[in-house]
Amino acid sequence: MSNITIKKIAELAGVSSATVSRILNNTGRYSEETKERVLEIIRDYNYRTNVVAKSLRTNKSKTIGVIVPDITNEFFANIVLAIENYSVPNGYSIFICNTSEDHEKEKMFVRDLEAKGVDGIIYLSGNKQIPEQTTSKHLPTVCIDRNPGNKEIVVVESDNFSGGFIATEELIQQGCKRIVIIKDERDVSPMAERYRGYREALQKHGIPLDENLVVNVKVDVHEATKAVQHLISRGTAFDAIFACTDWLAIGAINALHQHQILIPDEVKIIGFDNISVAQHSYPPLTTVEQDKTKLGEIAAQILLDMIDQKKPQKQNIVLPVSLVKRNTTL
Amino acid sequence: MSNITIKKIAELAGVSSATVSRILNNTGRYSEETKERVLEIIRDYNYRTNVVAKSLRTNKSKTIGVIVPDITNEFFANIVLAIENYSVPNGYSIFICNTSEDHEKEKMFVRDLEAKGVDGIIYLSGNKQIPEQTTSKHLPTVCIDRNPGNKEIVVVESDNFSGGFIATEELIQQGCKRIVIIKDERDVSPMAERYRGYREALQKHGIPLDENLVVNVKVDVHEATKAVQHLISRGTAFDAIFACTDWLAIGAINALHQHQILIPDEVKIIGFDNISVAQHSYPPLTTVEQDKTKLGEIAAQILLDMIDQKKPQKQNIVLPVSLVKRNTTL
DNA sequence: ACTTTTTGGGTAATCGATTAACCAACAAAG
DNA sequence: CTTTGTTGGTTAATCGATTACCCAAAAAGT
Repeated sequence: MSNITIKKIAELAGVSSATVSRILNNTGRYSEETKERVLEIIRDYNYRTNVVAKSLRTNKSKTIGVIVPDITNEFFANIVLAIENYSVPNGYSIFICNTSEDHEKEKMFVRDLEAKGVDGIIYLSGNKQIPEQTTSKHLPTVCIDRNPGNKEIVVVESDNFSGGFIATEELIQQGCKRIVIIKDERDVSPMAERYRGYREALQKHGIPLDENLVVNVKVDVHEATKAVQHLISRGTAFDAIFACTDWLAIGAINALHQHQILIPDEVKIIGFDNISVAQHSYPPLTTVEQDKTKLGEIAAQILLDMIDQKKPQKQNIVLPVSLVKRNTTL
Repeated sequence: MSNITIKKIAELAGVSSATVSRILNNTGRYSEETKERVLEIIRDYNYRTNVVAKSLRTNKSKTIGVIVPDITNEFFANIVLAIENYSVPNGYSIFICNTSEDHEKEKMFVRDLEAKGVDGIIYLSGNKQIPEQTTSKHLPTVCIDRNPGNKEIVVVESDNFSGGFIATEELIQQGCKRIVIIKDERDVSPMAERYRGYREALQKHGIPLDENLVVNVKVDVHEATKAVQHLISRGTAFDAIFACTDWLAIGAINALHQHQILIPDEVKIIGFDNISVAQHSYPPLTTVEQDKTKLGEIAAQILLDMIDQKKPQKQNIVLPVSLVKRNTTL
């Protein structure tokens, strides 16, 4: 049951393995005649080229690594899917690396990927800074949704600032004056930008920033619930919540339900991401839509281009966001 | 910037590459002395073994492929995560293959994986029958949550029959008599078993099966919504819904909300899977919990054992399920 | 008719590891 | 003093491709 090698095919066709290789790769010269003969034998014997051997020789594995904080989060899963949908038709396979936001794991994965000979890496890192040990010096790398501040790395991200701005402005226009923002306690770039958008919108409409209304949490539904409960029990007045993540919004909604606070009558809510929970929560959540498919697709496209050295695509990409209105606002 | 090879390390240490290899793999004989020397040089030069070359020689890639219908579905994502969490510490990387339930894609992935030299495959296939072209003849394979009826393949699954049974019985015990079941129109094994559990529970309690109450849909939230709307507009009376998936349950809830039908007062609902939407829907969804982590973990464990030929683990695994009561029932 | 070019394809080195086969040196045993 | 074993290695083949270099035969040019 030993596998059919290129050498055996060559033998069967009465040519050298070099010729077979040339035919398979459309390189070098050969007659149409031998090509047909060889291809037929290849079909007959169901020959498949051994990608491992090919990789060793060519130093290209047609494989990329995707490093992701939490594949279980629909937002990331959507991006991974988009990356896959672009990469697979182009002949690439993808290694999935789930870091659970663990820096050590992340470093380990990078070394692993490097050792396994991937051609490039896409980061959806939870880290502010991409670790020095990153493969970036050796391998093409692109970051999604996280700006590591490293000039060398191409970044694809949503226009988080605008997202924060339009969400906040929408709430203001609906008459809200005391708008809570719930955001990641870590100072990662997307959150920082959304927060900036929030502040700018307040300022534009002459609403002073109230520090009591900005709550920092670990990004997790229950943390959001607790935070809002705390806000309520502390007696802090508010008439709207801008949650920097749909899941945080869901957590907030839970807390409001518990206190019988009516949404959107008493408190309006806007989330961020537009993942499917937003659509099916109660009430359905108004949220800022990120184009997850495009995020992944473009990142993959750029990476593959870098790998093929088509063009030194160095400029960063910022994708527009949009507000999708549902029932947690008017 | 050429990479450091084992040969260079050997040269630097004044030994042959064979010795270095033996030291790295803890095989054969060498003195403690040379070991120290070699290891130091390896550290100094930050040598990493070229896994591709190793794979070529040993015909083991320390890589497995996971074929999944939809990584975007939290249920599958949870399983993938569990597989990863077991595999990575054991030195394996995982290729993710998203089929979108497409049979052709599935076949293609199998060929791809085979060509890339994976050591084994885990299927979370949407297919009833695993395609003949599967790698199963050549590669260790295990199936999760889908029984392909192929005796050769190890299957890890939940006790779907019991799940269907306890869900239905719970509804009956809460006084429901006209229980709708919403299930996959395709006759895949987990659904068939849940349906069997449903029927058995009805029978046990002397409730006749009403064909009007069994609705088959494409597994999708909106399909469930439409189906329930249709049921209502058709005037079919019912006092409970057993949805074979949490997402289907969410869809059903949406339809009930639209018709101002009170949950659980007028209609009780139980879902299946216990993914996070179930926890955060309104009302929070009573559902049958599948142990997604264990599902993935055990599958990975069995696969790796098969790869290492530790034991010809041929028996199938059926994991228990449990009812988690929330607010769509009493 | 003789040179030059093109066509078709072979030879063998190479990628970076692993490993079977072999061997020198020294120790222990008889 | 020879035999046998053990220790600590070395050499070279091998895994399955790709590819630089070479070459014979045919075609084209002059």
